[in-house]
Amino acid sequence: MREALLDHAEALLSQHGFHGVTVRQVASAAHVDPALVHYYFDTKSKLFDAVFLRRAEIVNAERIAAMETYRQAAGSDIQIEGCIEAFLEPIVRHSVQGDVGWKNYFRLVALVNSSSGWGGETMARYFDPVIRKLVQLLRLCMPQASDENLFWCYHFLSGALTLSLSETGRIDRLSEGLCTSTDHLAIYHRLVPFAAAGFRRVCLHGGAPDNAP
Amino acid sequence: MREALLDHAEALLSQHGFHGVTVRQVASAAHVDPALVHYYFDTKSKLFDAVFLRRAEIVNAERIAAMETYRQAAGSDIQIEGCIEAFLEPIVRHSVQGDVGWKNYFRLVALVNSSSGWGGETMARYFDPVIRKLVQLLRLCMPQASDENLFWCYHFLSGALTLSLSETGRIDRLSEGLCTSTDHLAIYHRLVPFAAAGFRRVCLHGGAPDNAP
DNA sequence: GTCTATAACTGGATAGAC
DNA sequence: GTCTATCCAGTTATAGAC
Repeated sequence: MREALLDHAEALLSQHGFHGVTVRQVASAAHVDPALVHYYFDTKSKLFDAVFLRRAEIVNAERIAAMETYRQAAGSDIQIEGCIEAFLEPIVRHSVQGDVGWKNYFRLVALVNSSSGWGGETMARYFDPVIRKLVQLLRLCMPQASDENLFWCYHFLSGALTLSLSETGRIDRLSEGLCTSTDHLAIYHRLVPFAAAGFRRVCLHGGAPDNAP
Repeated sequence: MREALLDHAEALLSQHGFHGVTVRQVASAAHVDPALVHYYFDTKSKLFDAVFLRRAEIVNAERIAAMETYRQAAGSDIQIEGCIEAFLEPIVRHSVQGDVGWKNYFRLVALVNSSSGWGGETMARYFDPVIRKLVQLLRLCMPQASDENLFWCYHFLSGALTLSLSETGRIDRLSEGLCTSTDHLAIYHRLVPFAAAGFRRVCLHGGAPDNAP
């Protein structure tokens, strides 16, 4: 029952945000009484935290493991592409497997990530350790890079990723059906080289074009 | 009065989203009666639309003009960097001038852009013409590029841009003060080369690394 | 654990005085 | 144009029966 409530809360919150969903709606979606929500989670706010935490722990562990595995496999030949792949792979895998729960969760993360009020703090609380690990790994293949450039480039990657995960249907309309918001494999195969090229350009060549004289 | 209401609504909506702000809060912030909000804008929903539309018209016209100017100045030597610069310049200019109204507005746009429910439709309604113009311009310097790749790369640029505009304070914390969310000039000087390199890699080299054999 | 009932409050919206 | 007063639907949350 607790899990079912989390599932429905996750789906609704990811579409309408914290203030756009009522406890009654969550209860109704799970076909239970609203009072049960308070029984299990006390307050609406704690329900939100529970939703956010549940999958964060799982995906964070997977990402840490994927990056560690790559670091050891690559030895001294660490590539930017490999770091970003390891960072993204667990997310994409869950999405591509078609698990609707995971898709809802990633939409929620995307929404929180661009909420200026409490978004920054919430994201930091749950995800900063993983990101520090990525930056640390990227420093290994770009020892010349300044921390400032590394953090900004990560920031751009984060924005590109979270917009993709939010599946707003925007690109579908824009491309008149040529691209599909939910096609996370298409995203993965383009975002890795896109971001890697961006990192390389900004962090290694100081912003000068690759084809500069 | 109408303008004052729009200003306060803009500030509040950009921080808490549509459902996180009440008509009463907007009225209170502007030191007027709640009934006045309904007098001027009829419904809360129409107030939101008015906020969104007000600056969209201005910035869209500026972006169209900037891209047209660049196209004519560049002649047959159109560069990816130049296209992206023209696309971003009006936004960055308003932000850098320190106008708090514009900053609030861009935060609101960022929030809407990653709202899965109505976000996609709302953004499309207001901003698609400008984006089509950018893609059209980019096609001129990358005639080999597939539309699919062009749209996906724009999508990544859009995500990186809107996360930056949302000023969540996330990068400040992450970088321990080295980078500042509100430093839109730092963003501009890095996002242009970052995105240009990404476009070049994905659209021209099909995802293969620049340093590939 | 689950539900009924209800408290205590806040939301958007409107009618009508001035 | 602006404010008072108010309607009423909907909100979180709780006390207590079963």
